[in-house]
Amino acid sequence: MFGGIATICYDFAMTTLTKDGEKAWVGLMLASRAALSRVEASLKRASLPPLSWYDVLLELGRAEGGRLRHKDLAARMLLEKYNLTRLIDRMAADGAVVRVQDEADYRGAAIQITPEGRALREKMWPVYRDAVAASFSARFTDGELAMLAGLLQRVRRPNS
Amino acid sequence: MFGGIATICYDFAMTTLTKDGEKAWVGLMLASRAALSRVEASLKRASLPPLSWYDVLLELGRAEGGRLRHKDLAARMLLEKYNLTRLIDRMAADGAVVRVQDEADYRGAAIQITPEGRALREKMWPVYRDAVAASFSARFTDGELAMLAGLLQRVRRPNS
DNA sequence: TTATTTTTGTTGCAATTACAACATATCCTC
DNA sequence: GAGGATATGTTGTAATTGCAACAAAAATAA
Repeated sequence: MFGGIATICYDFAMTTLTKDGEKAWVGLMLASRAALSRVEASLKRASLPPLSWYDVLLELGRAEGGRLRHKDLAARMLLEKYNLTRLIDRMAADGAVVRVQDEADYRGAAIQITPEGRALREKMWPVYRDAVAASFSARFTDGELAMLAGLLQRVRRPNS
Repeated sequence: MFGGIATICYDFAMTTLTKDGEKAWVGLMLASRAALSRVEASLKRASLPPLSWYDVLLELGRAEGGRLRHKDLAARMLLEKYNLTRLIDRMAADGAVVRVQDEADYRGAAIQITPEGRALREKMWPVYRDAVAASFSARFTDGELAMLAGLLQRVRRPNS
């Protein structure tokens, strides 16, 4: 009985987009586009590789042994597999990462950060940090940032 | 005196990225990527054009006379001018918009939505609406959406 | 007026991203 | 363990995006 009513309400909510919902959506799209383009521009001005390189280096640097399987890295970055393949191609050509055989699963190589990759990340960090601060985080209080982080995290998970 | 102190504090804030600041930043990047890819996938499943078409049709439809100057449209969408040129090329080839001479300024044509463009927007609307709801707005309360809209708007303006 | 600078928009070309098809390895069922 | 299904990655090709150079109109200055 209540199950039926709840389902009806849920379905109704799923297909309704309120004014605030649309404003928040547009806000998300424009905010991410604006901030991303400014941060990318900062990196470029400093003759550094794009943000996606930083993301890869950060995830690998944090991971056990400085390496991750292709699919795990793709999942953390929410990147399509074929795009990651080519991103890793470029980074490997630069020496920032290497592909290494995963002894436990011969389907694909794991990706390993190199000492050069770690050095690159450290070189990128201050530029990245200042750019994110100027383009994004300096516009909020700590409380607002914590709230944003909490709210935005909900968008990550796949549709039910 | 106070001016000096204020400036120092401000500069300090500008170049600091707290843990919450970084979490919120990563949240913004991943949230927009996840939601955008799901909404694009929905449009594609329905054999409809990409989200950027909807944005153009919406802005033009709202504008006085259904037309906007290239630069004004680019500014509202936070799109680079050369990307807009080619987006409009594609939409004009499809008949959704036309370029019309702006009598007041012969440098560039304004862009005008056509009746076909309005019809296309109406056809896209329910798919767009449901996709945004399922991928984004249904995960929040109305109050949260209003708060998100307000906060995210701050990211839009250029760095000072 | 004429020259110079700024604004607005397009285009050639290179880099990146998207999609579909493919290849190979692992898993699962019988 | 044989056969089919699933998981993991790569690659060919097309579409899109980014960048720098260019073209033309308008604004500004001399």
